[in-house]
Amino acid sequence: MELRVVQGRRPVPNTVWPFDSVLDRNCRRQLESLVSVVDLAPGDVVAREGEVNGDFLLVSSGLLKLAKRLPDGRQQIVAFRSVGDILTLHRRDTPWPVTAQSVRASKLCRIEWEGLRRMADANPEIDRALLDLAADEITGLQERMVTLGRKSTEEKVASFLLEFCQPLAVQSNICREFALPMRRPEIADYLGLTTESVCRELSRLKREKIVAMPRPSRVVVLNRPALEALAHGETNRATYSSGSGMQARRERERARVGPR
Amino acid sequence: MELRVVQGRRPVPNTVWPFDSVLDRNCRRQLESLVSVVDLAPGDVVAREGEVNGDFLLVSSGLLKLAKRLPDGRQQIVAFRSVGDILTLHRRDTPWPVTAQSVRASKLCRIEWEGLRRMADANPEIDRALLDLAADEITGLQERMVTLGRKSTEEKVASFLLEFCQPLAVQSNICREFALPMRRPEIADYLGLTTESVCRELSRLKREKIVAMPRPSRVVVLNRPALEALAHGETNRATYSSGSGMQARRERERARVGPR
DNA sequence: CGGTATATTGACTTGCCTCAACACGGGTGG
DNA sequence: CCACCCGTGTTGAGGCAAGTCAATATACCG
Repeated sequence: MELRVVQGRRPVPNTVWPFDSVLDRNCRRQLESLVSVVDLAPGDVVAREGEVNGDFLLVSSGLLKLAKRLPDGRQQIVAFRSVGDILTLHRRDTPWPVTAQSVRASKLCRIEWEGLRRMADANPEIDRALLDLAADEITGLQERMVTLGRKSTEEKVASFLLEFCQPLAVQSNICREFALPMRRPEIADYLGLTTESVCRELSRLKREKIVAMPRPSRVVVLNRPALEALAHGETNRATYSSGSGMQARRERERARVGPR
Repeated sequence: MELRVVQGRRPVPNTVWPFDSVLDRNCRRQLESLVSVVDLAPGDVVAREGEVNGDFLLVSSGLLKLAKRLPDGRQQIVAFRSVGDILTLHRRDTPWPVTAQSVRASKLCRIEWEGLRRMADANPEIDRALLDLAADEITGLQERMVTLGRKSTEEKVASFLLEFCQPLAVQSNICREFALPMRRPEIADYLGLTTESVCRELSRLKREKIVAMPRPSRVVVLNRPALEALAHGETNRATYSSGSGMQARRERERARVGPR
């Protein structure tokens, strides 16, 4: 219940900083001296939607979720964050747009914005790196909008599995088996579905031998091409044949203004 | 059908640049010398999802939409862009994540990334301004995710009306009446709905005297509080009374890690 | 003043949600 | 080592919001 803030001396974990590639050894040292480490237990809230808090936070281990709530309790999980991810980017003088909550035991690195700002003024690469991170974030969110707005339950779940298949794939490059670090309700809130719909869809994927799940939190991808076809909305569901259903509206499109 | 690229000399429109506040007169001049103007007719495509094109584009008039498509033609409109907006931010070496298409006659300002990069190296305020813009973009997209993932049709439409009520409100500060610059199918693709659902909801809002629409593209807000209540999901629909329906799942939440 | 594009409405269908029962698993104490 | 319990996940039955298909009305434009 109380807050466990560990002032960071050396134990700054050997996290992969997003700046690692652009900063020299000296700057890294300097940066690390500004860092304090925060320990989080599952369920801990780091920052709440609407509150103003000008720190820069980086995930060093564990898993966090960023969520927005409606007054009646419905929630949308905007993103999950794990090792090496920046918690959020928003204007410093502006309230947090989302609530950040720890899904399981996690560690954060915290830097006061002032300190980071001072360093960035001396090392313009930092701002450039941040800009690239922001760009990636935007691209990712745009991708997710298609999922939320236009995909069916099965397409959403397939997309989800593929999304969380990748990161852990780094170890075994074929990546057939991996762990889901979150529970069913969180998957549902991430995809704009209910827990039950997620379950049903997972069961169907099992039944159709596209994945196997030796236990609820463990996924084995058996037929990746099929999963990808589903995720990208390739309408292979034999349900509707050609022109009807989920209309493939084709628009007149006038010209293409070439590059240059 | 052919592309109309007007090499910009002086006629660079007196657009409000996002950098206006941070650059001195001299730098502005320099920036403007790098700009060329692109004219767009309704339906023109500026850049297509997946294609690589390293220019920096700024809307100087008109209205554009940024959309992503699924292979069967379903599309999600990720954002609309109008005067003063940057078209998109994404890593320069990376393919466009969305297709940008002109909704009606528009003008763009184009700067080659190389030129902008060079200027930004000399004027770090530029990168900082871009970072702020990116942050705003992220915050906006997060807000839209709630709309797409967790709101009902009526809540989506109400949110939409309020969103497009603001920008044009600058003129009359009470902003009761405004024009919708896009058509029904575009509203639908923006909200993850069908044209028909959008229509039906607008009709309902008219019937309940929350808005009036003297003609399809013109909206008069009659009861703003009611519209806001709907938009923010205040569940005033007398449909379900207390605990049931669209469950207000309440989670145990452990601690709040304070600022500092 | 027609004629076409767009918007609206209606009747019907369906995908996803709701409510509720049931299964599983892993920790605990008898 | 087994019986019980509680949290989580899964499955089933039924309802409703939003989608589909199709007809009609309205706006826009020459």
